[in-house]
Amino acid sequence: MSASKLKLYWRLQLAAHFLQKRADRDLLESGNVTTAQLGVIAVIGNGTDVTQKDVAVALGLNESAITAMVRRLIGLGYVERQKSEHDGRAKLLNLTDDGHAIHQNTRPPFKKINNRIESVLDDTEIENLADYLERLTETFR
Amino acid sequence: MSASKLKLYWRLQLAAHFLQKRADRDLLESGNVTTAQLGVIAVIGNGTDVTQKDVAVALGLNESAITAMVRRLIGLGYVERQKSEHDGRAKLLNLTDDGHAIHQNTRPPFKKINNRIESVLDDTEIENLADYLERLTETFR
DNA sequence: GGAATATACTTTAGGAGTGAAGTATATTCC
DNA sequence: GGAATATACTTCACTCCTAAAGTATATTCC
Repeated sequence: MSASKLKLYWRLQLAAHFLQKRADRDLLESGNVTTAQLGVIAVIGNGTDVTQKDVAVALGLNESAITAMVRRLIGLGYVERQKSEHDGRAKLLNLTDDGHAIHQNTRPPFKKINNRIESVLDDTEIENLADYLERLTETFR
Repeated sequence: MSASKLKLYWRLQLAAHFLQKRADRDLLESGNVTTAQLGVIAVIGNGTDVTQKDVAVALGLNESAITAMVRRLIGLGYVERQKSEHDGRAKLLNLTDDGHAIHQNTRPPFKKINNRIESVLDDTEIENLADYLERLTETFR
């Protein structure tokens, strides 16, 4: 009852959309990268021997989306790809120097976003929200 | 601090993405329509003299997105478009009979989604979540 | 060891969004 | 009333995602 009355699905989509729009604008201003690209860069940068499959699972995306994404990131010069020696099907992903720079350097735009979040939600509320979202993600994963 | 430590931005995007994926699959199974299309249909069906601009504002989208969306909905036979008499620039949108049927009929798939939400969040938590999302949307709109 | 199955990736066709630039109609302001 | 500005929509080039079908390499199971 409650979830439908409050149109929770639509509220979630709307909030996510507005945040993404703002973050993408901020990011494209201060560097040639989008939030989606940054997500992939973070997964590669924070792991070792990361395959495309790994990225797909971490971000909840189709493998075909990663194929296209990696192609763009290679074109931008942020990522390199090489065949795995252990598994002839898999392709290992690594950041280039430029990719590492992006990975380290793109805190400021997100700081703005986070400040804005913290201006409308206090610490407890942020913790609650993170918890709720985590539970939703687990259920629908 | 808190928002960035908890990676709130990414959690929000991930949860929204998984819910959308599930809802789209459910919807396409039980009828030839997507969640995005249903959003537009709802805005048109719940209002009077609705223009494309109205839809764009309601859903937080670019007007160019609505141009393409409406073209698809007309192709599917769910929406009609006519020039406004008061304003030669504007175009008024209306649902066809099929469109109305969709608008009324597509509760069951969403019921499944909502049941699932209610299986991991109790009433108070759902109310809190709706409130948090509302505040985020207001700030980033 | 070889057939059947599973996995990692690619390709294709299409839906859904962005921002920038363009067209046509309204509105505002002397 | 006419020039300047604003608004509603479209077009274009692009990113980003899905699902389905295809290729190539691993793995499993007799």
